[in-house]
Amino acid sequence: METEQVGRRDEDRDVTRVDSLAREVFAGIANKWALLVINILGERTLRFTELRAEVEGISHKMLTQTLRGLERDGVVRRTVHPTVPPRVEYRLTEAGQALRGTVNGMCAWTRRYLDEIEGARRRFDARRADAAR
Amino acid sequence: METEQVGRRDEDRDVTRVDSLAREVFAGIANKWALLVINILGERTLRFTELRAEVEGISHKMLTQTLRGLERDGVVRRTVHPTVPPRVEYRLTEAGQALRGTVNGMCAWTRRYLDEIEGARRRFDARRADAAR
DNA sequence: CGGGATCCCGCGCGATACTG
DNA sequence: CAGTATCGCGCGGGATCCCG
Repeated sequence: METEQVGRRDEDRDVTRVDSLAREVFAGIANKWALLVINILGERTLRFTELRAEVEGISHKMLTQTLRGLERDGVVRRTVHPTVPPRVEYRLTEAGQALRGTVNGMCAWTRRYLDEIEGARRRFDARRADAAR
Repeated sequence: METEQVGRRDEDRDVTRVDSLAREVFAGIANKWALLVINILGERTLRFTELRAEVEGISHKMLTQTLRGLERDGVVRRTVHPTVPPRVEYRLTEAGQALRGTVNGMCAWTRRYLDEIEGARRRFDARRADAAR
């Protein structure tokens, strides 16, 4: 899992290039809130408020917004139980599940390199600090 | 590669939770410009201007900013050739290489589900449109 | 409880100009 | 060519209020 060799294929470029829909979709998930939400919903189905508690620091508005986006793209399924008070549950769709690996990869990477990164930052900041002297 | 089963481990939560450094780092790469740049530099080493041409739509300022961030976190290595005019090359570090798999995963996912997503969007928008009636 | 709508502030980001 | 700095505006996003 560590250093998997990846053969780039030409079509990979489509995402980064002209295809505007692909770019839009990519941008929609390549954002921290979306990824964090996917990461959490990967574990289990959650209600809005529960989810909000899990994703530390997200505002009410950003969560709804993120969820709408993911729902619209068919990554998340929203289920409303018509009770009172209402009970709304969010879970990953099939497509959403397919993203778990990727998202987990990013989390794993962060953990794996955290110390190195901390060091890299210190060195970088130090260099700049005395360059600014 | 498609639907890799991933066992969640408890530590995965660290990234999404209290550890502020991890969160910061995660947020740094979980953004579309950073991921696009990593994706492109995964292919080959590039100069600033070349890179700018590859990442369609990125502004001069955003590119520098993104590159500084990645350099600071030790994801990208910046090499200055003291010629005139200056030649500056960017390439992935070891840590950066380790991200390629993940980033490619996101690209692959986008391609793989693009049609489904397009359909999901149409249905979603249609539902809202007549709900708004 | 879930989530729309509105208001408004702050800063993200683009444009432009200047240095080495 | 690569990069920093400055300015200015536009909109992202938080706070708040209301509704089913």
